[in-house]
Amino acid sequence: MAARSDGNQTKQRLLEAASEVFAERGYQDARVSDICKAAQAASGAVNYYFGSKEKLYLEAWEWAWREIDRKEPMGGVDPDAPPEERLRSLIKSLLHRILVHGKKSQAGRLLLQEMRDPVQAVRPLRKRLIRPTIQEFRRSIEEIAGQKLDQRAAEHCHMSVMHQCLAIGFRGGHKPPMLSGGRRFTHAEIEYLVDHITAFSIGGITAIAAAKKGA
Amino acid sequence: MAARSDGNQTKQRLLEAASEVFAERGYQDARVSDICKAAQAASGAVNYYFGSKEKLYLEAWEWAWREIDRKEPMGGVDPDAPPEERLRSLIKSLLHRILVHGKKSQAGRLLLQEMRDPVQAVRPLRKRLIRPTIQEFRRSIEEIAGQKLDQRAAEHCHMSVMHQCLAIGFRGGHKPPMLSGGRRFTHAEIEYLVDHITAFSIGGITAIAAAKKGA
Amino acid sequence: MAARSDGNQTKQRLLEAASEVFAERGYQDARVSDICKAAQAASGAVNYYFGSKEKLYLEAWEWAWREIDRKEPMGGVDPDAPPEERLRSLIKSLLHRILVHGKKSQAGRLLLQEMRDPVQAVRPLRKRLIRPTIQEFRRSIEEIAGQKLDQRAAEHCHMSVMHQCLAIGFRGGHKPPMLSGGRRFTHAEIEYLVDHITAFSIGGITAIAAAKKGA
Amino acid sequence: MAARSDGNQTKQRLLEAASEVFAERGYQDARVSDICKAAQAASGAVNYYFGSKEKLYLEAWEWAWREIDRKEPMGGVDPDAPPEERLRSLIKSLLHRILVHGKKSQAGRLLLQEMRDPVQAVRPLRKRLIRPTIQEFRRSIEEIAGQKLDQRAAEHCHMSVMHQCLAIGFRGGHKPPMLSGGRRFTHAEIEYLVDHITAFSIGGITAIAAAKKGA
DNA sequence: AATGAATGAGCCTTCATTCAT
DNA sequence: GATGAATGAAGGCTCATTCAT
Repeated sequence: MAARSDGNQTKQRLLEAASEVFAERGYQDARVSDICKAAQAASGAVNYYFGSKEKLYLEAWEWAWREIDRKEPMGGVDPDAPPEERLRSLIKSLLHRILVHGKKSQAGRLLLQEMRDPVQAVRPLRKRLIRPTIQEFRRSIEEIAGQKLDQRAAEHCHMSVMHQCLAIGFRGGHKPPMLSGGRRFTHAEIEYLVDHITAFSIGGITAIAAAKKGA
Repeated sequence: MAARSDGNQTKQRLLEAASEVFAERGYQDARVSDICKAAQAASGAVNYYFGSKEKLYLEAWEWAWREIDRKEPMGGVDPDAPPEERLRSLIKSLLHRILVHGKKSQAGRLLLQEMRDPVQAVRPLRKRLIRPTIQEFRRSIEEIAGQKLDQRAAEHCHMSVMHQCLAIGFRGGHKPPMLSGGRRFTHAEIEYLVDHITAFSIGGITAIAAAKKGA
Repeated sequence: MAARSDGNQTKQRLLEAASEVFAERGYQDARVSDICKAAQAASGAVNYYFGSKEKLYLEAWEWAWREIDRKEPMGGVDPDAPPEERLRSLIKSLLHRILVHGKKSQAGRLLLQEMRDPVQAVRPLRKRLIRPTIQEFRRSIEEIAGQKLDQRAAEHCHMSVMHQCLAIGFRGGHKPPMLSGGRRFTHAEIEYLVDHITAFSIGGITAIAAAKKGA
Repeated sequence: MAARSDGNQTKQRLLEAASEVFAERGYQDARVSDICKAAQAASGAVNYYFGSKEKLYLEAWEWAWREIDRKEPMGGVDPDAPPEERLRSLIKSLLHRILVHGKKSQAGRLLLQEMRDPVQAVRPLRKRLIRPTIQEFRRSIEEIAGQKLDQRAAEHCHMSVMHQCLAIGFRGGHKPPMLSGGRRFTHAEIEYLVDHITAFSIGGITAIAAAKKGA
């Protein structure tokens, strides 16, 4: 396996710098010049290697997700574990991807930024990358509900769980924050959030399932 | 119909156009020139009447909330009704403010945009305008839980409820949409969402309360 | 003598306000809106009464000089007094017109502003208004020199005297100042300046005259 | 001759064009677009290279003074020459810097513009650049007076000398001119001015000194 | 192959002037 | 006659993109 050529090294540095800058500031607020500076590359490098800011964004997305999925796959528990435990694990992974700062959270923060400020072109890519995670969530939710949920109800339960996680990101410091002041979360706080959202969601799913049964 | 000099008509048109454009695109992406065009005003009109884009934003915020609070106050149920019913009513109001397109939802959509991309100067105004709503939510949540919740748990339950509502807004078409394709919601769909979030949340709150009791 | 009509009263107030604002800020930096506000007039009043900012400037110039020449004519000493005394008196008048703040110095400050930022259209007017003063200066200078000065030398002596006075205005606070910090001058300081410039100038004139004689 | 990418040629052209335009029109009246046009650069070039109009102004100041001090230092006479001769030399240098048109007078004309319309940010720079010249003037004046002058009198003599020089600049064509029609001065005229101001000033200083002695 | 100097469309803002009333 | 609401040309600044080297 030969070492990458100098050219591709620069391209790689741009990719990493872009992931970080885009994750931190979002697509619009990210400056191409900042990315180049962070990557110690020439100011024309982005266009030379990627064609445009937007195409760089796409590649940064794909790269960041490949990295995180390689290093820290979602969930990571025994597929035979009880669904409540699997759900907790998924929530924990998601919150970590979103709330912890650093390279490990670029993918999650990119996802949040995409909620803030969607770039049309990244949509197909995003859907493809998130689908497995979504399916894991769906499976555990349906098992918790005991199969009693119809398609629509399951979708909405999934939504309720996901949104509890994702919306926290907007309080966590991506851009000047909204309610709680944008502080970054400690691991203890995240742990508490995991417990809370898990318990709340299981309660919610169960209630929905019970109502459907009753209906 | 006079073209000129008939009161501050242009100022009012600017305020309404600004509310809509800011609600639709957010502060950053809103173009002063677009607002002027929508208000059929000259390019310098915003500065002439409001001094700056930011000051216009503040006034648009205040105006939009005054309008909605006048026309469709939040909740609007008997304070002695059971908390579950009051919670449902609050969720319904919030979702309507966020998801229905048109003048009736400018305030809610401005709030969503503020989550996306906060403008520092609007913070005090925003806090003041939302506080009553927040307190209503908290009260109904605590009553549902039966006073068994500590401060922290109550806060997190409140968060879980609010986030289920607010995050939907990001699916609803503010900016090219994220997950469900940015379609606008029908009234029937909103009704379903109200039911779902209410039931899910009551289940969640109850579960959290039960866990606390058991602990 | 009937009281002026309302219209002319407004015109008069505009004239006075314009004199002050132009004297304080100069032509360019003066805002038509500020003048109207100071005169408690409508924003279109300047154009209505005077046609344009520039025409108002011309009328303000003329008015301010008519006022000062009526209230405090230059020099004001016995034409038969010794030329040194007359020169001192002229210098004193000029410095007062330039350095003292208030209505009495609007004409002088307008002159300074005209040095800073000349408006072409005011040139003929300015020349006509200043000519008498210039001639007074010239006469006393030539008498001090004892008629020995040729045309050119007399002109330059006059220039030396005038410039010592006028240039001080630039240190005196019209616009953020240059050297001494733009402080306003006390009467004692002005008195000192009068003495200094008079003595210095008489010395200068005498020296020039002596040189010419020797040549 | 390359059109692009051959060093910071455009930056240098902007600096030179800016020096000339600022010297000719002053800070306020200078248009960034005019500077760019004069430098054959794009409209955004000033911001690209200097960050803002004001920063460009600062750099133009520094550059113009460095240039003139390199090419034609002030005074340039034997420090042991008689003070009258040194004063003459200083006056000559100053007038040349102010009155001669072309690159050699940009620094002096910038100084004049700064008297007309000071830019706060340039003050420290200006003070630093002028101080040596001021001290040279003061030294020769005090020697001519024969040490008999107190601090205050010396200051005022210095002022009288400087103002005779500087105020001429306002007649010399910086902005549509004031008294003498803004004509540009020939070398012969400047020579005459040097002689006149020198003789007049020596006469003035001597007279002041004599008066102090008598007192 | 790679650079970075240079570009220019587009944004917000200012303010003298206009004109319907 | 007089008002003041409304205009619009022009200014400085930002930043993704281009292209000669």
